[in-house]
Amino acid sequence: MGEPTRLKAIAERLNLSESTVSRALNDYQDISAHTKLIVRNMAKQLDYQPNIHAKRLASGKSETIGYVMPIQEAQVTGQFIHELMAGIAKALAKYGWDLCVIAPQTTEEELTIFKKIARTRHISGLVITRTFSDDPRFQLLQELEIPFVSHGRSQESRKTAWLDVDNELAFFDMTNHLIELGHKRIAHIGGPLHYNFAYQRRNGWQRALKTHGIKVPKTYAETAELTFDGGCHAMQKLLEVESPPTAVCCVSDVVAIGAMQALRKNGLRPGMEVSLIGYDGLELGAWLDPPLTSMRQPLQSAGEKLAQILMKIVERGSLPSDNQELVRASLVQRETANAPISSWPPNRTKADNQ
Amino acid sequence: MGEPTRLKAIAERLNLSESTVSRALNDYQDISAHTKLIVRNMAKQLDYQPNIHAKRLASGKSETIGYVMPIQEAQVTGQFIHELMAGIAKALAKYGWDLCVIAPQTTEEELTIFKKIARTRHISGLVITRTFSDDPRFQLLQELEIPFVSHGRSQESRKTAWLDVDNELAFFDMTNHLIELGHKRIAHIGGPLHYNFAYQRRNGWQRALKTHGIKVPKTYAETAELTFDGGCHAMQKLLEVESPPTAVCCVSDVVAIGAMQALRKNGLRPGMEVSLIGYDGLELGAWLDPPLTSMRQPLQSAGEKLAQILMKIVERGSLPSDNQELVRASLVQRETANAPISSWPPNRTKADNQ
DNA sequence: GTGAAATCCGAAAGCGTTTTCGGTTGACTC
DNA sequence: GAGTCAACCGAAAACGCTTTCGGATTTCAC
Repeated sequence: MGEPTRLKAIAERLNLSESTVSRALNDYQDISAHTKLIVRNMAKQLDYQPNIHAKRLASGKSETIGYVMPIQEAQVTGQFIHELMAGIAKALAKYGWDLCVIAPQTTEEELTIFKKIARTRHISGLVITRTFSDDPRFQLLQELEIPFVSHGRSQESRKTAWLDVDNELAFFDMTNHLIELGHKRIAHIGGPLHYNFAYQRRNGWQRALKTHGIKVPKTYAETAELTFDGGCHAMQKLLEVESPPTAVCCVSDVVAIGAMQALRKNGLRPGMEVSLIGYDGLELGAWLDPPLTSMRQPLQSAGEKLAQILMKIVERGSLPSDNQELVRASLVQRETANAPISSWPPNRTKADNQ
Repeated sequence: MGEPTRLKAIAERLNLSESTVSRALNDYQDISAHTKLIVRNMAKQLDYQPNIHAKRLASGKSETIGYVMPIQEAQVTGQFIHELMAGIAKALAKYGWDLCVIAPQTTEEELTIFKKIARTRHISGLVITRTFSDDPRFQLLQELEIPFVSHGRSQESRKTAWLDVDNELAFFDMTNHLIELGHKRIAHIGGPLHYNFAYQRRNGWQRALKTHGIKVPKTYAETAELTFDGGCHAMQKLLEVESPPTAVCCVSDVVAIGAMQALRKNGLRPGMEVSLIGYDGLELGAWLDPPLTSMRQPLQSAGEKLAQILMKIVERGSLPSDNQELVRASLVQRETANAPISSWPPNRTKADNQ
C-alpha cells in the first residue's frame, strides 16, 4: 500500500503551504475559489484521507458519538437495537463521524464510564435508550456537560434533547381501534412503571376508555415484567377476574406473546375469544399462529434522526431543548385483533349491555 | 469540570520530565520501580486520563477495532448481533480499546470502506461476520494488510484468523439425536450454499445419515432462503414428496419457524407427525407453541474471544493462522423433537421397515 | 581509585493536523 | 499617486502524547 497521502504531499505538489491546503479543504472563507478547486482536485487525485487522530487532536473535536447499549435484561431488544444502530451509523457515516459502542454491565459502570468520557472527551456525544421515569443518567450527563440525546423521555428530560414515540397516543390509537371493532371490555397489560414508556402507555389506554365513556374494573390494569413469562402470568390473572376482558392492550410484543400462550393454555384462541394487540411491531410477530397485531415505530429512521440531532448539538451548539421530537406509531394489522364474539365471556353481566 | 489533567501537570508536580512520566505510565524498563510508583499514585490522585487522540497520533496505533454489521437481509440477526457485540465490547473495554460500528449498505460499500480504513488506519482491526463460501472480503483484507478475524469461515480462510462453530458437527449431532429418537426419514432444509455455514451444515446431516447407513431420497435435501417464508415453502415441498419425512433438520430457527407454519397449514403438528430441530437457539423459539428444539452456540463468549484474538494479532503480531478456533454447539431441548408416531406418514412404503 | 557497565532520567524531535496572526498583493477611492 | 481596504496566502505555534538518543549518576570488578 505504501504511505498514505499527507497534507504535506498536496502542498508540495501545488506549491502551497500546508495551512492553505488545510483551509481549502475545510472551506475557509479566506481561500479563493480557484485555490479551493485545485486543492480539492489534487486531494481527490491522490486519494487523500486526513489522519483522523491528528485532526481530532488539533481541533479538539472527536467526531465520534457513543451508543450506550442497554444492559441485557429485557427480552428481544436485539432487533430493536440492531435497526436503531444501523440508522445511527448510516447517518453518521455521511459526515465521516464514528459510532462507538459502549456496553456497560451494570448501571454503576455506566455512570462511571460517563465520568470518564467527561474527562477524556474522546466521545463528543451520546445516544441513550431504555430510559426510566426516574433516570439518574439525565442529571449526571447534564452536570458533566456531555451532549446527549435520548431515545425515549424521562421525568428529567424537559431541558434535554430526545426523540420519542408518542406512547400515550399510540395506546390511545390502539385502544380506539379495539373500541371500533366493538370491544368494551378492554384490559391492559403494562410494564413496570419505572419505565417511562410504561407509564405513558397505560395513560393512553385509560384516556381512550374515558373518552368513550367506557368503565372497566380496576383489575383490568395489570402489570408485568417485560418478558414472555411476565405476559403469561398477567394474562392468566386477567382471565381469573370476575368478568374477563374481550381484548387486551399489551405493553410490548414479547408480553403479548406470553399472553397468547396463557390464552392457549386456557383453551382460548387469540383473536377470537380474546383480542390482543402488542407493541413494537417485531417481525417475529408475523410468524406466530395467529400472527400478532401490533404497533410499530420506524426504527431505522429514528436512528438517523438521533444521529442528526446529536451532531447538530455537538457541532453547532444547538440547544438540547430545541431538539425534542415526537413521532407517531402506526398499527400493524395482523390477526389477533378482531371483533368480539358472542360466546365470550361465558358469564356476561348486565354491565356489558350498557 | 475544569480542564482535564495532562501529562504536564503530573510532571510538574513531581519535578519530573513529561517523558519520564509517560514512560513510567507505560511501564518502560528504564524507569525505576520507585519512580513508577509515585507517578502512578499521582496519576490516580489527579484522575489522569491520557488524551486518546494525542496518544494515537504519537504512537501510530489506534486501539480501535471495527465491527462490520451484516447488511440487513436475513431475518432475526438482531439478537445474534447484539450478544456478539456486547461480548466484543466487554473484552475490549478491559484494555481501553474502542469498538467502532461499521454499517455498510451494500457489499460494494463495504469493500470501499475497507480500502479507506487501509489508508487512514484509524481502525486497527476488524471483526467480520456472516461469511460466504466465496467471500471477497478475505482476499481484500489480506491484500490491504488489515488485521481481521471472522466469525465463521470461508473457502479463503486457511491463513486467516477465525472463530467458528463446528457447523458440520452440530448438524451431525442434531441428526444423530433424531436417529436416536427413532427417526429414519430425516430431511434437511438448508440455506443457500453461498453461505459457508449452509454448506457445512448440510454435510453434517449427510454424514450422520451415512454413518448409520440411512438412505433418504434426494428430494429430502431442500434449500431455502433464510427467512420465515423460505422455511415455509421448503417444508411445503417436503410434504409433497412421495414419502414425506418424519423429521427435519433446519438450517436456522427462522427457517424452522416457517416450517412449523407449513406443517400447521397441512393439519400436522410440529413434534408429533413431523419433528423439527432448528439452529441458533433463539430465545423466541421458546415462546412458540410448541417450543422449538434447537442448537445453540455461546455468543457472548464468542464475542469476547473474537476481541481477544484480534488484539493479540494487532498488538503482539500473533499469526492469523495460529488463531483459528472451533467451538461446539449444544442441543437446546424443547418440544419439537420427539419419537416418530405410527400414524405418519399415511402411506408407508416397504422401505420404511428396513 | 580507575574504567566499564548498568541504571535512570531529560531534552528534543516527532506524529499530522488546525488555527491565529500577520504580511503581501492588487483594486479601488479621492 | 498616496492611502485604504479587501482578498488571499504563509509562518508558526499549538494540540498532548511517544520515543529515540544521549548524558548523568551509580555500581561493580579489578
